[in-house]
Amino acid sequence: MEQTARVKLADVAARAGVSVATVSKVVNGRDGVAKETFEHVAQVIEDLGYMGNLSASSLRGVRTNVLGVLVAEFEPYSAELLKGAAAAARGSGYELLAHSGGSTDGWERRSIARLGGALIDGAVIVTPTVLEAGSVVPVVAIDPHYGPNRLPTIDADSFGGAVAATEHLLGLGHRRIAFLGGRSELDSARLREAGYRAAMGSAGVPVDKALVRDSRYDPDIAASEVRELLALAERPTAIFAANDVTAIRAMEVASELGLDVPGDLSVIGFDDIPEATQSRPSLTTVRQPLQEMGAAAMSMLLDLIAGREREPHIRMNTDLILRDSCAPVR
Amino acid sequence: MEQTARVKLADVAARAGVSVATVSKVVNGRDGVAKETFEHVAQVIEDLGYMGNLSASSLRGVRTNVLGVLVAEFEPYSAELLKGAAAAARGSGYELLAHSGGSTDGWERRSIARLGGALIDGAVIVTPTVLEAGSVVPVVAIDPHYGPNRLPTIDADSFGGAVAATEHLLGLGHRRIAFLGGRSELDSARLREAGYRAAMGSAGVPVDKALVRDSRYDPDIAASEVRELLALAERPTAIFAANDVTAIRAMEVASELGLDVPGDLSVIGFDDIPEATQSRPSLTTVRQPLQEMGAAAMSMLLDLIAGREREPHIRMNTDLILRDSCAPVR
DNA sequence: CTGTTAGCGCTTTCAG
DNA sequence: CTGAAAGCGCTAACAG
Repeated sequence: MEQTARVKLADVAARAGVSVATVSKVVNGRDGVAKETFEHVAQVIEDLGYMGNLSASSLRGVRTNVLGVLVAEFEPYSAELLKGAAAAARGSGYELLAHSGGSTDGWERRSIARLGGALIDGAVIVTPTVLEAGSVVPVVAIDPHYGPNRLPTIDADSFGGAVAATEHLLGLGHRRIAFLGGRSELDSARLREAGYRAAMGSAGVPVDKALVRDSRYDPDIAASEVRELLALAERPTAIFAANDVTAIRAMEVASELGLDVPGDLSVIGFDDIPEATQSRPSLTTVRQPLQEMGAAAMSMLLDLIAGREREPHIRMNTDLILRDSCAPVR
Repeated sequence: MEQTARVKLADVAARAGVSVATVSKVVNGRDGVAKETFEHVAQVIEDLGYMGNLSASSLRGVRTNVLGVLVAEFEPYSAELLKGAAAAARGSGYELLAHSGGSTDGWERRSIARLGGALIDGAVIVTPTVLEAGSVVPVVAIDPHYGPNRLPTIDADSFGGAVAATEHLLGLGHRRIAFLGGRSELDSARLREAGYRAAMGSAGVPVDKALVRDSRYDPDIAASEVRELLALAERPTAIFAANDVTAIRAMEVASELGLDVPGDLSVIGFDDIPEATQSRPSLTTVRQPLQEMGAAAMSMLLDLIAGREREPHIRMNTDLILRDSCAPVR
């Protein structure tokens, strides 16, 4: 059970009877090494099981052949994006490093700074809000906040999706429809609220201020907001939540309160994460093609790095997916 | 669109009029710095938006407060584990770095070597086959190959699950039940085959060698094996696949061949990845509690790092989840 | 073709 | 309390 010491370049050099520089050249396939030496060193590398140290070589400032996927947390939404990004990276010759910086403010800057100038050659960043163009490495953003300096971006049609969701509820006869908003720093979240308001407006249904809440996409905040909503004298008959995690949490709260979903309360979400099919009842939601979005972002990043020109913004369509969490108002 | 140069320790030092050593102490909260200096430097750090460079500090050989989750690929199975691991790490003060080393042989050694001695303080490794205890940092394995030097391990009851799956098919009247195996280097894969054989044996149904195939958990290999199986003169009426991805692929192949699932062919999988509920028909499968397994592994790793004693092996239960991909033989 | 050398950004003795 | 200096493992000039 010996602590296997890491074998380093110097160990290989010593064993092979050459200098570290030569070993480095062999490792990196640089030329300027005699065929014989090359083969001998390669053999020693094999024997010793030498593997480069990422930190060291990245510090020296060379390409690492590693791409980053930077997220605040590994939750269902980002996990789907990650699957898609990984699929797109497969066969590209790049390894993937996914980093969760924690949900503290400014995690995206922190992540990119800590990994950027060194560890990774480029990154896909999920829902960044404080990041501007001009960072150290090429970056593609998924569902960011739009600043004046837009990053290359992938997002989905949040407005259209929200309109569709709201119209669906309206079509079921609902009038007291609550909106459980997301993080207002994100354009997508604002567009979902805008879509909700637009659809309500078109239907001539006034929006009751008391029914518009904010969850910051946090299930716990969502739970307490929903508890308040459902305690209202005139409580909503439907809730449109700006993402699935909070929608699912809303259904749980309703159940705890003895309300039947969808009998007493219809709930509709946004995203279509895998959990939406597994909840009880299964969640009617607006689908974003998350895996495809992740793949599109990665492929855009690959193009950027290779210097290929690309349309800097791709917007994906959203679809209303009908499941079991909505019913006609009664 | 200026390329924002990375601000480094030296920049802060220059701006604050102190030495890099002092800044380093402030950054790391070491003491031996006058309160006034500390505050001044802290202010400059804030102003400049300084963020440490992971590579550099890790290279110097200190704790990074980063934990790794090492996988071959980010596919549905590992993504679920990752979600669970992330949930368990939340609030622990550690950041997470998930690395996909690519499916080349020995990826786990490569990953651990490249990140291990430096970037990360510990790791959860998913389905490692060549890794032994005694690596540079604490490691917990999920579903590994058991060697004599067992790593601390999380796995699920593959044998029991396989027995349940096979008995289910037997109970539906199937006799020609094919087994689509996984990677035989993994104990779990071998145990699934053993469970299949045991259940067949108990039922007195001989196992036809032609019906036992190997997919290495690769959907493409699975597809071609299934095509062969279904071309057999006496083709199987049911397939038990050792994981869900290959089971889903098997259903697709059957459809392409004009066979109805479950009418003409019953299919049962293993894992219960989210995709199992989304396939058509939805997949009957043996559920492993993947997110819980990821969480258990992470919590074990945290304990290991903190020096807390732990049972070195946790085995989770599996459950048969009935969906729509199996029917009585006709 | 091969080896020597100078750092990459950071932390940590060890003097001042 | 503060700073100068040594090095972590590696790569890239530059000499030999």
